[in-house]
Amino acid sequence: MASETVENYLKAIYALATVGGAEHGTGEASLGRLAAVLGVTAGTATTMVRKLAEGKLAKYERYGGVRLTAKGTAIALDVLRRHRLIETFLVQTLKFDWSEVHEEAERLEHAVSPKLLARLEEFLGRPKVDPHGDPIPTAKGSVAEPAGITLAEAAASSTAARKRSTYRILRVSDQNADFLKFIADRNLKPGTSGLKLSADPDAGLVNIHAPEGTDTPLSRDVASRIVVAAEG
Amino acid sequence: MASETVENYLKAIYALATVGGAEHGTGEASLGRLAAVLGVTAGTATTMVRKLAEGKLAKYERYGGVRLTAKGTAIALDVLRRHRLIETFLVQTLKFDWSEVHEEAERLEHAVSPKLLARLEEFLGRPKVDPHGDPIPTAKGSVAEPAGITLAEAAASSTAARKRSTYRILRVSDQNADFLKFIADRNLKPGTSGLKLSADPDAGLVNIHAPEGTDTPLSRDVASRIVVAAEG
DNA sequence: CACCAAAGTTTGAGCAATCAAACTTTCTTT
DNA sequence: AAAGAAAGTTTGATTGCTCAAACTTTGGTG
Repeated sequence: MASETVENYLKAIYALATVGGAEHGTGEASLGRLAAVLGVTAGTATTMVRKLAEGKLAKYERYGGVRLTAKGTAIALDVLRRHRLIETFLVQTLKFDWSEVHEEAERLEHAVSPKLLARLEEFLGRPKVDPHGDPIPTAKGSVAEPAGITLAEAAASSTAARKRSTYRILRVSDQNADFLKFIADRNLKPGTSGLKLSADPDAGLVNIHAPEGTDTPLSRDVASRIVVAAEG
Repeated sequence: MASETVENYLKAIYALATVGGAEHGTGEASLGRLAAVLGVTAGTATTMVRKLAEGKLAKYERYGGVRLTAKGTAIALDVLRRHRLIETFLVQTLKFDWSEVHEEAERLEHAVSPKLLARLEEFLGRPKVDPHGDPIPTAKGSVAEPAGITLAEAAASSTAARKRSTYRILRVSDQNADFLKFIADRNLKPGTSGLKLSADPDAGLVNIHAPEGTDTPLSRDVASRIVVAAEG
C-alpha cells in the first residue's frame, strides 16, 4: 500500500506531467515544480522521488526530471478517481459549492476503500465527469480525456468559423477556490452554453459574450484552463 | 489539531473508561488494556499517555492509570460522533452491511471536516443512534445514553416480571464483524421486538426466544453487550 | 568558452510514533 | 511479610517524512 504521502507525490507528478491533457504533456515533471506544488523543499522532493524510483513507481535520473512508470500511473489515476468521485458526491449529494470541495476531497481520497468507492460510484449514478468537468478515471484505470478545445484556442481560431459558432463550457480545470467562485459568479460553469467568443490578441485577452449580454474578459492564461466545444 | 494517533488514543481511553455506560464505568483506563486495544506495546502507550497529559488532554500518574480531562473527553466524543455518523451513512445510504462498516469508519473519521459532518448529519435526517443502536453525540458534545438494560440483567431479573414481558433490542455494542454477522443471522439486530427471555444461571446462559420460535442461547458475557427494553 | 545563476542534490538533524528489552513498581499469594 | 508474577516504565534504536544549509550540475549569456 502506498502511503498517503506517496499517493500525493504520484498524483502531483501525474498532474505536472500531463498539463494540457494527457497526450499533450511532456510526461515529465521537474523536481522544482513538484516540490513547489507539494509545498516541500527541493531536497525533500529529491529524496522522495528517489524512493519512488526504488519502488518502481517512477523513473528518475539525477538532474533529469521524473516520470511515472505504468505502476505509478495506475496509482495516480486511482487517486484521481477517488478524488473526483468524492468531489462529485460532495456537490451532488451534500450540496457543497464546487469551489469548496477540493480540500475536503484531498483528505478523504486517502481514506476510502475500493469497496466504498464502488458503492459511491453506483450511488452517484456512475458519473463520467466531476463537477469541474474533469473526467473520472474508470476502476480499470482508463481516463476518457474528453473532446473539446481550450477557450484560448477557440478564440484564436479563424474569425469566420468562430463567428458562426456558439460555445458550451465543458470543463474548468483549476482548483483555486477564488477562481472557481469568480467563474461561478459569471455563470461560466460546465454546462453553460450559447457563448460567443472574441479575441484581442494585442492585449492578450479573450472575451466571452454570454447570451444575456454580459461580457467577461479573461487573460489567455486563464482562458487556457477552460475547455469548450463548438455547438450547433 | 489532534493528530490521528492522538484521536485514536483519546477514543480508546474513553471507551475503556466507560465500559458498561458512561455513568457506570470507572472513568479510568489501565495502560495495559489501552495498549492492547490499540495494538501497540505497553511502552508506546506509556509514552503517548504522558504526551496526552502534557497536552492537558488526560490526567496521568505513573503506575496509576489514565483518565480524560474535559478537553480530552470533548475530542473523544467528537471522534465518536464522526464515527457513528459515518457508520450510519455507510449502512443507510451506501447499503453496507452493519458488520463491515467499522473498519471503514475508523479511517474516514479522521478525514471529515466539521462542515462535511454537519451536512452529512442533515442529509441522514439527524439520526439519534447509529446502526448498532449506539447514541450519536451531538455537535455540542453531549451523549444521550439511552435507557434500557443489558440482556444479562433482564434475564436475571425476577422471574415473574420477566415472564410477563417481551423485550425489544435497542443496542448491540460490539464491533467484531463475526459477532455482528452472528447477531444479524439470528435476527437480533436493534429494533427486533417480541422477544422472551429465560436464564440458566448454572450454565451461565441466557436464552432468547424469538416470536417465530427460534431459540438463541448466549453466554452472560455476550448477553451483557446487548441492550434491551421491556415493552408492552 | 568561461562564468554565473538557476535548478537539483546531499548531508546532518529533528519530530512523531513505534518497538524490544532492561528495569521498577505494585499486586497477589502463601 | 517475603517472593514471584503482573503491570507499568525507561532507554536506545528505527522508520517515514521533513527541513536548512552546504554543495554540485546544468544551461544560458556576455
